[in-house]
Amino acid sequence: MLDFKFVRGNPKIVQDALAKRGSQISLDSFLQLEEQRRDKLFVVEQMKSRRNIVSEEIGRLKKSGKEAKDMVLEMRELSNQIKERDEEIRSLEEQLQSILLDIPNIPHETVPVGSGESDNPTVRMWGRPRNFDFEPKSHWDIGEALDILDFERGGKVTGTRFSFYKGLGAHLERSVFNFMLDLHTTEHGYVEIFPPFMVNRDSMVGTGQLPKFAEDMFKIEGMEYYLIPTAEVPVTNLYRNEILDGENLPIYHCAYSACFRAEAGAAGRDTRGLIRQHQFNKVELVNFCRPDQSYAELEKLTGNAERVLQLLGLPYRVVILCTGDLSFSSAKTYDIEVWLPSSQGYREISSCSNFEDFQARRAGIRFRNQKGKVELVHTLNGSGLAVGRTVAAILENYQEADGTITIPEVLQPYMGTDRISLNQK
RNA sequence: GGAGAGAUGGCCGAGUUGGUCGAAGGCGCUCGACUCGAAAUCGAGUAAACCGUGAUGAGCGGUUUCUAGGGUUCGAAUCCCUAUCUCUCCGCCA
Repeated sequence: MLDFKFVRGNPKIVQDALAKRGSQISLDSFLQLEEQRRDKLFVVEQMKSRRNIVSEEIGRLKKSGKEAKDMVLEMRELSNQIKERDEEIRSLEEQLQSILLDIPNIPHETVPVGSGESDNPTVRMWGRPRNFDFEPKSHWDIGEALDILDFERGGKVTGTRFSFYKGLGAHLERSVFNFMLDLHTTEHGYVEIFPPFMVNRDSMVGTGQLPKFAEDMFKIEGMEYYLIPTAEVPVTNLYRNEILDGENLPIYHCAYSACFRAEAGAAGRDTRGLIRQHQFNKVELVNFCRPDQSYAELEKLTGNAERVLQLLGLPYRVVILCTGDLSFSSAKTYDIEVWLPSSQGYREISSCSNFEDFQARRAGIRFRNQKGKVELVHTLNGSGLAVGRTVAAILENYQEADGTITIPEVLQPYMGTDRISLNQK
């Protein structure tokens, strides 16, 4: 959410910035409603001030045994008027709030202007795709051939976009996220969180999933609980409506969670394999910091996510999302894309964003600065990494001509083996 | 799921015959005194949001907030209703 006063004072800047994203938003009605609100608020506050004064006077009179009938009658009338006006103001505020909640964040000045994915510049590349002396198979073919992934039964037991991992496949999945958590907690200084996988509505609004993107979420029937689409939601909301001590910033949290996404707009895309499931595992990195730190922290956080791929020996590239591809809440985002041999292309495996104060304002996450003043924190997060996609990348990049999978060295202690082959326990 | 108790400021904790209560007291924190310095002691200060004024600063004036939302009343932390959460006992369960 953008700042009320900033939007009010700088409608032109806001509109121009949003146009770069491809959002045509008119602020006229917002500005009108806001002016009405302030006028009414001013009047009603004066009325309340009078009511307070007179009510006090009535109390004093009654105490000294005198009557105050006229005053009581006058105040009864005044109170009714106040009630009406409060109601009007409340309605105006609701309208303003709902407009503001639907306005995306303003892109940072370093974000390149562009209209979509094809305009995202590559920032850097790491590793070199391997040359196969055989035709590399897709991870779903590998997984089924080795009997470690079962998509068909996933469909039977639950439905499309659900799957089973089996044997060393299941073991590989948990090895991967344990490795990630260990790396981030021991080498990168993150404090691990194990969050609830369901959150209430306020939390979803706090990080920006609601109200705008309700159709992407799974909601529990009959309750205001939602399955989390990412650990970002519970972990960022950990400090919702709190004032943190500025001395403790930045706060670094990492969290494993299952993630649930309805994938409403993705019909027909990535229907095979682990790339786009309704339920997947992810290790998330979350950072709360002072405004002056956040862009340096974004670089650091992105580097922490990259480190996972480097240690796994998986080639990747980092792109910066242009204004047209930037997500709703983000001011600046780097995507990390891993090399997938079966599609001869790079595929998103992490998205690292600085939200500046956009989420903090929605969620009321603040800190006390050195002068003792309260300020909004900046929030950042990034995948560190998406586990299913990492497994897919390992299967594809480390497949051998004989159909087995070599386990990357850093995972061997977790796996207890250096290879996955058919019928291996 | 059944029965009961409770939710007050950064924390603990008064306040429940409605009135001057943003709220006693303690702790914590900040500043000052004492001290070579520290501890102890003493003194002062110590919530947030919004509106107006002002430079979107300081200050000043106002409004709101005692879990949240409604209600009663001239006036509610105090009375009523609802929700949420916490605790105790019983039941159930991993």
